[in-house]
Amino acid sequence: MQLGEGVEWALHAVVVLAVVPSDSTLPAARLAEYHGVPPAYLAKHLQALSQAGIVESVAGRRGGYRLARPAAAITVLDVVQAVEGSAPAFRCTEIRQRGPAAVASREYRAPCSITKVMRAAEAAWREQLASVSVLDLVIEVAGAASPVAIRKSSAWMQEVVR
Amino acid sequence: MQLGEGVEWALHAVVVLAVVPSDSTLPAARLAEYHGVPPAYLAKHLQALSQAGIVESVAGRRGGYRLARPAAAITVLDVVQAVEGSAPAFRCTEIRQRGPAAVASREYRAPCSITKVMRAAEAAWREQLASVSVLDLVIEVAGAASPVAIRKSSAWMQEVVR
DNA sequence: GTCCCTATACTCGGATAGCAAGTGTCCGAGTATAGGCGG
DNA sequence: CCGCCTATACTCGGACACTTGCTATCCGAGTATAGGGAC
Repeated sequence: MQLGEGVEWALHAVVVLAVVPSDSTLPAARLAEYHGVPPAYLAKHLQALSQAGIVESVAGRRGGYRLARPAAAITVLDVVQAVEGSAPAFRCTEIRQRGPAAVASREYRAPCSITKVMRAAEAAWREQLASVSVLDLVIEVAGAASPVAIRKSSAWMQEVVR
Repeated sequence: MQLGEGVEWALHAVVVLAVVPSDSTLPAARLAEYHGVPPAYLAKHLQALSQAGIVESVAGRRGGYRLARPAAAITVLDVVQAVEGSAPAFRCTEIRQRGPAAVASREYRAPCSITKVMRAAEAAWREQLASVSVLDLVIEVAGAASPVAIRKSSAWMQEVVR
């Protein structure tokens, strides 16, 4: 099992967007530059966030991205599912209904026990991610970062935000 | 994110092996036949289980696979990690240390907050899977299956177990 | 009748192709801006 | 001086190649067995 690299980028991008004034925008190219990642590919993931209603895009000369909702109303799970999809990681193909020991389909009314366990684990995973908002992340990041790093980031943001 | 199909097969296979008498073995081909899956491919995943010490292989004329430990001492997490690997699903590439706002590496002593959240969620996932043993699965499956299905499976097993 | 030897058939194990999804990139459609022009 | 119009430059959005890892398969190495032969 492996999450796409875009998940990491999207989470960092959302944290940065959370500190952008709500009446301004930040172009995808600036976000990519800030994180040192390929601009075109990050744009692809930002599209996913846009379609999920997490960020909103502003077109035109002074366009860019901004959060569509307050940071406190966006969970980490929202971001992860927007990029990675919301399909379960465990795929049950009902192999218990195949092979020589299979019986009529109507006999399998109870859900597959194995699937139940896997689904429960995924639910716990999602619950953890849903318990943390983007605002929580911003507070956490700001608290853990060194003063010099915060100063440098602020200076950069003053530079690019319009 | 998506788990490999082999995880499902391995879990079902382990459940079947759990009801095989401990002095007998079940060849991979029979397991594949029971579940209606490609024999060669299932064998590949059984190798992974073997290397992880979950099942043990017996070579030769009357060889096959059997559990290497009591079913109660094997967790679902053991099986999943044996097949899928134990690497974290979320990959942190430390992109916070890149780009124009980066500072000296020694300033990033605190772990990445985003990574912490993702790791915590994965820990919850693993905890759930570790709380269920293969024996639990067997009991659950046996309790949920219809009587006719159990009879048919037992008959098949009497046939193939040697 | 018993023991040993050999040939056999069956098992696992790793090395080998094919394919789908993630990765990475590009160019076109659309829009707010900025400057110039006319009134 | 003010308002309008047009050209521009910049933005997002979706369509297009490429690489990695999952899917699927095969054949070779090794071993316990079963049968036959010798004692």
